[in-house]
This record gives sequence, structure tokens and C-alpha cells, in this order.
Amino acid sequence: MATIYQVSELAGVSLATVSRVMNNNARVSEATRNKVLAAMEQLGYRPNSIAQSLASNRSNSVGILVSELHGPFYGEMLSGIENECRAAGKHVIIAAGHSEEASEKDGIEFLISRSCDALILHVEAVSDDYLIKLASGNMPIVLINRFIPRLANNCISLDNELGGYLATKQLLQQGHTQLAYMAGPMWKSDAKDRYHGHLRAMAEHGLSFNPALLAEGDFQDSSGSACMQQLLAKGLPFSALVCANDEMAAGAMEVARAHGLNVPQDLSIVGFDNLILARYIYPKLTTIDYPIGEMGRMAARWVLKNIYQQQALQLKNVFEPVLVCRDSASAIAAG
Amino acid sequence: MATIYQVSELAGVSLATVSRVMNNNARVSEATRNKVLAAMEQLGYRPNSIAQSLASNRSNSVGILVSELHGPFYGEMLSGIENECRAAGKHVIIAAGHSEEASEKDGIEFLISRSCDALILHVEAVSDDYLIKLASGNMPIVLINRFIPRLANNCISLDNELGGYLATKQLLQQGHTQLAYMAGPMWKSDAKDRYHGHLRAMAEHGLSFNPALLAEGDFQDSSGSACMQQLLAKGLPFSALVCANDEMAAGAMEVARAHGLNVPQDLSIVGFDNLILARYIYPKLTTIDYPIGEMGRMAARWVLKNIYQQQALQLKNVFEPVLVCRDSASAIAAG
DNA sequence: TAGTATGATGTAAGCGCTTTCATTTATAGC
DNA sequence: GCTATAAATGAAAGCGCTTACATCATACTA
Repeated sequence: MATIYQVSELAGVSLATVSRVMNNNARVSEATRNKVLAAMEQLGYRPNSIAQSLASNRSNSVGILVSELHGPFYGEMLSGIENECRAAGKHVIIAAGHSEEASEKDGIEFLISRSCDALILHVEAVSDDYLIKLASGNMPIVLINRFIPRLANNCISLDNELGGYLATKQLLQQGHTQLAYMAGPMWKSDAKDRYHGHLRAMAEHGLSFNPALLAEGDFQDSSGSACMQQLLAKGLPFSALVCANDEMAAGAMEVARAHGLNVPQDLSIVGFDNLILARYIYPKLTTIDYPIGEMGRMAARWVLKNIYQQQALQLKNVFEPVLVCRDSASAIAAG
Repeated sequence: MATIYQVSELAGVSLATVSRVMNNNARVSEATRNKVLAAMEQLGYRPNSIAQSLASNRSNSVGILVSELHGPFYGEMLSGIENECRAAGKHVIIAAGHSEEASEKDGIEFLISRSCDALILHVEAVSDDYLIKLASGNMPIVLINRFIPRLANNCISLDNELGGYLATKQLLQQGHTQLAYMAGPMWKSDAKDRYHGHLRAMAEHGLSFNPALLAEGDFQDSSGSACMQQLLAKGLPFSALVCANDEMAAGAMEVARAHGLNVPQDLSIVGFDNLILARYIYPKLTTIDYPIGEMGRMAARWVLKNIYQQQALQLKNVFEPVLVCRDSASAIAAG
């Protein structure tokens, strides 16, 4: 690979001048600029971005930490971020945190040591305090899907409570009165918030929540199946089920079908996230849309605006989920 | 951030010695090593990997180019690669090529300029020649899901032809004789190979292929729906449909259902890829398993073995797909 | 006991770029 | 034509590391 030095020699100018035309951050005469560009062209010169980063202490790359690289949810998010960054000439470096504290911290350290200019984090296991401390350092961070009051400006989050509320309200409005709730792992704030939304809707309709109709899963479809088994085993009647995410809803639906229950005639089900699979399962899942791709894009914009000085961008910190009506929930049968 | 210099000062040794304990590639006395480790600990030292890369001309990171960041297929693949690399202390830098030649080349250039030690590429738009030329340079590359004879050693591929054959054969063995085929975009080699497998199975069973029962889609579910419409519109009878991938199968299934066809009673459908969605759609999709996660892992191992000298690893270049029987294909109804 | 491996550590020259500061050259004002 | 000012360029010092190579101490050999 040609280096800046060879370019400068060929063009008959100094290193500094070549650097100037690359970065166009200082005046260079038109004639010199052309000489340099020609030399670059001729040598097939490509700047070594590692060296640029070391020298400038800026890497033009933003670090992203997600829980997993697979799964529809993170894929959408990554894609949103990458698109936006790429369009602005910034690059992404990705690490996975696997929802484990040690691994998340390790990933963050890695991204920092990689000289990222900013970090976009989707972390779950790490504490608020840790993040607050991190944010007070000199690495800018933006948090996706997490809300920490003291870091409100750095958070791009969804109103999960509202989502839980909307999901439940839909069922209530369809006449259901006996609802079961399948929660996500309660140590995750989104799982908790969604559950609280559910409770609020119930209360608003004057219904008391029956703890026996609550099951706690882990957001995976297998746990949706397991929870459904549990719920059914209790023998308590319920005509509707609110699931804290789509995957558990899919697992639950399968078990329901195996038990001879028709969805939605015998049991209405509402999910949460509006993953791609919600359109594939049968019947198509009524769910709450989580605009994660859009939120990823917004996080990227946050970075572009705050770190790369693209002032014009409009930011939005909290997104509101909306209900997507499909076929898995219907009005309760007469009687 | 503390630098190696401060560590060396605190420990009372030279820069070189600190570097030696970090890399453990030279003997350092136990006493010195401990002093250095203690100093690192005390300062919370983390090596600056940019500087390491620049100095050593190795980055301990492998570049990955995928077509898209979202979608179940690439997610699995990325996840497989990341897991394997992470376990070996290597990191991944990801770029998306969007199946466009310019974009793929650009991504490759980016990864090269980032001083990756090797590249794992899932490219579709770029020519064989380009890749052969690239491989002859000094950046090691491994290709996933693509087979180029002259680069056979660098290819981790699936026997797509066999997959197409197996899918078709299953249907044939179930007694079907009138099969339709829904292909992927024929300019993609995997789409072509799968189709050829189909033809081979047909020929083997003495059946001639009816071109009117061929539809070419683009691997997306919407095109699966569109192709199914086309096929149905022709009014030609067929009792089974082989789809070049699961997503088109899902789209096709929906349209079939809308036309009052029961799957599999009226129409058997076989997909390809065994994406996660194959288990979610109803009826569950009979399909060909594409072990993409495993192949990603293998690509990572290729790099570990060939670039990072982990000799012990066992490599495998071509994977064989297997049939996964679920509920969307059944023996043809009597008569 | 001198002579020689051998192990442990230090010295210093880069890696390819950015950026400050100094210097040269062009432009304008009078 | 001569100075004051601005514009264009060059020189050189890093950025935080790695890695020959040199040096020094120690342990063996004969």
C-alpha cells in the first residue's frame, strides 16, 4: 500500500500538504491540490485509517454494543445504525454483550480501546451507576432502549409502559375481562415497564389483577411455551393473554393450539415488538410496534449531531409504541 | 487513559518490558512481570489497540462483509463468526455490502484500510475475477456461500445443488409428479445451483420439467407471494411447490391459503434455508437446513488456523445440506 | 577462573498519519 | 518600491505502541 510519503514525493510537496488535501481542513492552492490528487490516483493511494486514528485521536467510527448479533430485533437495530452512519461516511464497530455484565463491560472497554468517537449501547446487565460514571468520562455514549433520568439526553427509548398499557387496553376494549399476563424477566426494565402498563390498564377498567394469571418467562419462544403450559395447568379461566414480546407469544400460541384452543376464537393473544415473525405466524399476531430500526437510526443521528457537528439534525428521545391489529385478538365471543 | 509509558514509570521498568508482559512473547522474570501487572492494575491500564495495530501491523481483528445486517440469515452467520473470534480474543469489524458491486468493493476497501488481519466475505455482486485478484494480494480472504474453483481452499460453501435435489426428491418420493419451482434471482449462483438440483432430481425420476411451472423471484417473501399468484394464474395443475428459500415459501403459503388451498393437503411446499421463521409459520415448513451459523464459525476457524497459527483446528470447506421434515409437505392424496 | 552461552532488560527507531509553528510567497496599500 | 498582511507550504514533533538490536548480569563449561 502506498503511503502518504510516496504521494508527497510524487507530487513534489510535503507530507503536511498531502494531509491537508485529504482532510480539506486548510487552504491549499488549486494547482497543488490537483497535483496531489493526481499522485494519489496514480498510486492508488488509500489512507491508512489506523494511522489516521492514532494521530488524530478520532477514528470516524462509532462503536455499537448489542446483546446479540442474531435475532430479528438486533438485526433491525444494527441495520438502522449502519445505514445512517454509512451515509455520513462514518463506520461502525460492533461487539456483542450477551446480556452479561462482565461481557458488556468487556465489550465497552474494547470499543473504547478501539478509539471509537462515540458509543451506541444496548446494554441490559450493567448498572445505571456504571453508565452514569461512564458517561461522565470523555467517551460520549448514547443508550438505546433504556431510560436513565440523569442521562435523559443520551437515551433513545421506547415508552414501554405505554406499550403494555395499549396491548392490554385493546383486549379490554374487545370485551375481555379475564386476562393472563406473560412477563419478560423482571430484572429487565423493559419487562417491568410493560408489566406496569398492563396493571395500569387493568386498574383503569376497574379490574383487579389475579397474580395466579401471571407467568414470568425469559423473552424466548421456548419460555413462552413453558409459561403457557403453566398457565393452562392451573385450570383458571382466561380468554385473553398479553405477552411481553412476540417470541413468547409465538411459543404460547403453539401450546394453545396443541391444547385444542383456537386463536383468537377461544383465546386472544397480543404480543409486543412487531418482529418480522409476527407477520409470519398464523394467525398473524396483533402486537405493539417497536420501531427499533428507526430508533437505531435516531441514535446514529444523535452521534452525527453531537459528535460530528451535523447541527441541522432533529432529534427525538422517546418513541411511542403503537398497536398493530392483526388476527390474533378478537372481540370475546358472546356469552 | 493511562499509556504504556506511565505503566513503565510506575513499575520502574522500560516500555519494552511492559510491552513484553502484555504480549507475552518474550521471557520476563516473574518478579518484573508482577511489578508490571500491579502497575497496570493500579492505573487501570488498557492497551490502545489502534496504536498496537499501527506498530505491529496486525490488528487482531477480522473484517466481515455481509450483504445486510438484518435478516435471520446474516444474523446467524455474524453471530457464529463473532462467537468463535471472541473466544480466541479476536475482534470483528463489520460492513454491509447491500448486494451492490460498488458498495461491496467499498466495504472491502474500508476493511482493508482498517488493517484487518483477514477478511470474511459474503459477497454476491462482485465478480470471480475481482475476488481472485483480491486473493492474490496480501490480504487473506475467506469466502462464505460462494465457490470459486481457483480459490477452493478459501471457500466455505454449501452444496446448493444437492439441497435443491434433496428438496425435490422428497416431494417426488411422496408421490408428487406435478411440481412447480420458485427460483431465486438466477444471477446469484446459489439460486442457480438450487435450481439445477431440482432439475437433476426431476430427470432422475424420469419427469420432464415444465417451464411454465417455473417462476423467478428475488428471495423476498413478497416476491414469493407474487410468484405464487403468477403460478396460480396459469391454471396449470401442480400438487407441490419447491421454493428456493424459506421466505418466498412463506409468501407463497399465504397466497395459497388465500386461494383456499390447504397446505399440505392440497399443496405441498418445501423451502430452503431453515430460517427461524420456518418453525413459526403454520404449518411448520419442511425445508433444507442451511447451517449458516456453523459455516460462519468455520470461516472464523479458517482465519484462526491460517492467520493466527492455531494449527490444531480442523477445517471443512463444503457443507452438505440436509432435509428437515416438518408439516408443509405430505404424501399426495390418493387419486 | 577465564570464556561463553543464556536470560532479562533497556534503547531507540519506526508504524503512517495529524497538527502546531515557523517560513516562504503572493497580495495589497500607500 | 517598500512594508504590512494574508495565504500557502514545509519542518518536525508527536500519537501509543512493537521490535530489532545492544547491553548487562548470571550461570555454565572446561
